[in-house]
Amino acid sequence: MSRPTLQSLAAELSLSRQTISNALNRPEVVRPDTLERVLAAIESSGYRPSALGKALRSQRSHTIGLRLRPVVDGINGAVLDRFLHALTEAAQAHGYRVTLFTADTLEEEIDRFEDLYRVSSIDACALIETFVDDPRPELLAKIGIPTVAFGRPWGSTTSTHHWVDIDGLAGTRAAATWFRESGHTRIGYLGWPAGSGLGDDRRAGWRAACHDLPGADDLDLSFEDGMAEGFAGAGTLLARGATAVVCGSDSLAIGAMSEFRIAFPEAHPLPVVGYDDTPVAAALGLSSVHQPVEEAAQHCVRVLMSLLAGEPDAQPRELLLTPTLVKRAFTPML
Amino acid sequence: MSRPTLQSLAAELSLSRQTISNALNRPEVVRPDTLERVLAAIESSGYRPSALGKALRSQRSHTIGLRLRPVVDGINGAVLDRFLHALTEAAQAHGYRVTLFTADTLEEEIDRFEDLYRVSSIDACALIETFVDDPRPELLAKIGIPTVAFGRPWGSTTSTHHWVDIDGLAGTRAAATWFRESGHTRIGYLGWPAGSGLGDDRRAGWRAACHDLPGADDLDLSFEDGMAEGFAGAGTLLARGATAVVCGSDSLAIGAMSEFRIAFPEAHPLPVVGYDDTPVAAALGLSSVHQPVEEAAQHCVRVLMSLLAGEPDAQPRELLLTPTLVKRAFTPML
DNA sequence: ATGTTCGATTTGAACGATCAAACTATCGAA
DNA sequence: TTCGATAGTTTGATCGTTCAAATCGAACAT
Repeated sequence: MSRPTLQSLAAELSLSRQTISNALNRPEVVRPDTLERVLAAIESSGYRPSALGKALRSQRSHTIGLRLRPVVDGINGAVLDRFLHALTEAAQAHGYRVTLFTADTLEEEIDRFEDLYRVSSIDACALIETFVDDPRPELLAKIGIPTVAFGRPWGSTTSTHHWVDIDGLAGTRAAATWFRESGHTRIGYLGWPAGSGLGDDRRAGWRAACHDLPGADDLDLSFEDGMAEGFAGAGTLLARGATAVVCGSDSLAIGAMSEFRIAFPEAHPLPVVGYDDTPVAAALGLSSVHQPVEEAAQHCVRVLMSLLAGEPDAQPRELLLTPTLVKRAFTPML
Repeated sequence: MSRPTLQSLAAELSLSRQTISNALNRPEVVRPDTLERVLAAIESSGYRPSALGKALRSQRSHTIGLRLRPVVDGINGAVLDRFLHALTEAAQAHGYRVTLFTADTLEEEIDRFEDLYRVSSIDACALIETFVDDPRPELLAKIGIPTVAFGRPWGSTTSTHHWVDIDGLAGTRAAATWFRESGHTRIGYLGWPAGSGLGDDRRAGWRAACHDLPGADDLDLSFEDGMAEGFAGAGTLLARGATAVVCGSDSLAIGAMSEFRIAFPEAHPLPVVGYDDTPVAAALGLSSVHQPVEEAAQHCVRVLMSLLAGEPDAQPRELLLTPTLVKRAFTPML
């Protein structure tokens, strides 16, 4: 009644463990008629080789660890949601699984990673939400855990770990350029306060496209993330004569949108662009910068696979993907 | 250089594996001075018992499997996000981990669960998003996998599996009752079309509180989920004289909110209640029904632990938790 | 007839842990 | 002195797999 094993199958067929094992892993060394007999028995018994046995023998748990962040924001959380899904899917395609854990602090996260690794529960780990001078990649490297980060090393870190990121600068630059090409000359920016890496990068994209426009500096505003903040910021921008606005997040953009729609009721699409292309943005008809998160996740898995195969240079250490601008017709609703 | 094992530690101390093992698991059978010596060695070597070795021996992977749904909606997805986090945390407290997988179809989900279980990758599974006549609990029970569902068995199923759910009826009833007590007599309902279990339950709560009000039936509208739909629905309700509205989701409520705010600019809080208490609702100052998701997740883990301990009746087979109504002052923004 | 070679299969050992049983001193009682 | 009980420790077997080496039988060459 209990699940069949190599041993039990072997006994049933009057063969040895190894022959059964070979039938699955190296069929060419097994005599054809034996092979057929074995495969038939495997089929009918529903035998599946134990992942635990394999793991113990190979010292590979085929598992990638990931710290699940506490839920902060339902809007921007959607990107990490997509990443988690894509990572799971990509890992699955390589016979790997994603295991989650939670941690309250950074130290605890590292400890937990180390512990999971040391007890052979995970083979590798994925980092998300990297920040300025993030010490984690280096700490994990010191421990010796194969690691990949979704998010580049912001700040002055001179680390050499593997990472994938999405070129935020290119995204906001594309948005601002779109507005310029449409004839706008007063294009505002609404983003997070300086110092966040991610936010600075996005702001730099707008600046790259607009720095030569007269009075551009007056149209660069910083706010914490949130719809209310976007609403307020848009008000200021409109008062200063802005006719379009690029935002560092969809939250800000949604807020800005409701101000702009009053100022430019006829505009289609509305001269507001968000960032992340969240489902809410799509629902509201907000143009937004779409991040190729699935590609990023796939690359993360590729990197980890090559690290685990002992070929750290099989994949580029750094990969910067380009986002795309999704132009939407505003859905007149709010 | 490689990680220490019972064997290597034993050799180093001129003791046997078992004594090291006993020092950790049954310290009372080890002579005090030996114990001290062993613990010191464990400490200094940084030995951690291999989860793989333990798992193979005990035939327990200490892992709970969960299918990660494709991201559908950034707003309502937040509830499942919270659940995932809470489940991971609760499992962690019991020495268990949560492993994810993806599947495109229902059949694939079951197959994947079965496979993971058969290869000993998971000990148990958690189901989310149960639907009318959901066959999964029964199928998994037939396979013999310890299972708990977050979501009751909707429809005519007479299943006897373990589940936890949140009393949607109580939530919307509380919302509608709140309006009645505030003097409203024309309270509308905006929810999903009949047939979704979850949606029907929530609608029933409003009905329970309002069925005796004249003309209540005219104020009961069905829409697919979405902000635009909520906006449209609210328009109809206002035209029919509604002065307050209970919604089956925050998406609908956000849409409804922007209509109601024009009709009742002075109302504080705004006479709109959403469902799920998502971060967006909180940011907008939308009153909403808060689900005790963390408690639900904790109960899920408790159930699985008792199932794995062979005590299926240690926990109630069915648990219905009561949500709470969060009353918010509307943030005048949109 | 004897040794060589090769294909097919089996055996032993290992991965790292724990249960169960066996062993070895040490002590007290007969 | 001898036996039994007891505390402390060791050995063997097991969980399910795979690598490496050994074995077996048959075909072939000398």
